[in-house]
Amino acid sequence: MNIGEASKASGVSSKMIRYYEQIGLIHPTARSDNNYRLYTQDDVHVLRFIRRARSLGFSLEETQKLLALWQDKARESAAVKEVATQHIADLERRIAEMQGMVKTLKHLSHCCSGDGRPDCPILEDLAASAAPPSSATPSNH
Amino acid sequence: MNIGEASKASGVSSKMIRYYEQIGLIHPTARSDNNYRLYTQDDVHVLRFIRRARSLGFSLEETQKLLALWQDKARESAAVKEVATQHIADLERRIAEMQGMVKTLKHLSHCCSGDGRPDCPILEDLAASAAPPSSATPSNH
DNA sequence: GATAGGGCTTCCCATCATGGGAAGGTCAAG
DNA sequence: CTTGACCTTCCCATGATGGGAAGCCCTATC
Repeated sequence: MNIGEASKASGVSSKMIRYYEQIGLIHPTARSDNNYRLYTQDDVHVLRFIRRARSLGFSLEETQKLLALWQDKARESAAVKEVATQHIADLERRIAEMQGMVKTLKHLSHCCSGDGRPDCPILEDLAASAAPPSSATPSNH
Repeated sequence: MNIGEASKASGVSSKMIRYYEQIGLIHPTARSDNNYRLYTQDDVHVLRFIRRARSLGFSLEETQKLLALWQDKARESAAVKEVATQHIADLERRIAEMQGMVKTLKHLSHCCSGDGRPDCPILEDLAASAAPPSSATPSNH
């Protein structure tokens, strides 16, 4: 089948399929006489695998590892679990970071009247930001 | 003060300060005879404001709005709250998305023995991915 | 006065994953 | 034979940031 069909069958856009080939995530496929890429059902399975991995937030690099493990019949499941575990930790770190933002923002937002007056604790917080990262010494006059 | 000093005082890298100027987030500053950018304490305050907004996850575009509101003494706090509220919603959406990933991954990971055997429910899940986005009809045998 | 080092300038490139679009070849249906 | 839907490659854009080169400027040291 051609790339468009493979795209529909896998849920991966044609653009991305070509890109994945370019960066070596998938192998270059055979080409027809007119230079069209040709895909098999197996190729579609690989593309679906990639799509599912992406939907779980794995990077293309991680996806490549998982793909290699999937195709290695002698893999140790520990290796897969390791990739997953690290990804979970990464997600949880990012979630915590964003939750911290939400907490602060909700507090500030709660304190903001949100009416026609200009006074706004949100802006006050942004404007405050007393010290840069971690260097005190407010020196100038 | 020169850009390096402003960078230290604000916690924003020199690279970023120049970039913010380039995209119009901050106004071009005066230059010294030798063409060095010159910053005042007010400029540093603006940079800190930006840094704080960024640390709360606001995009540069949102930051620009907030900056404009901050500098508009006749602003209505409702406008600020609106920006914040939308950002909170966006963060919560992304958090929920990632939490969904974590939930799935933890389940799969929990079911994976993580030893020397090749059997792995994580890979099985990735390989399954029965249907593309929303088109059924598994036709080819 | 010459030189070394550090700061400044601009300009280009890379990231990560994705989409948009142009220019041109190919094919099937009408 | 034309039309339209494919396909090809190539370039550009996103958002925010960093890296680095080439070259100018200033200061301190020899």
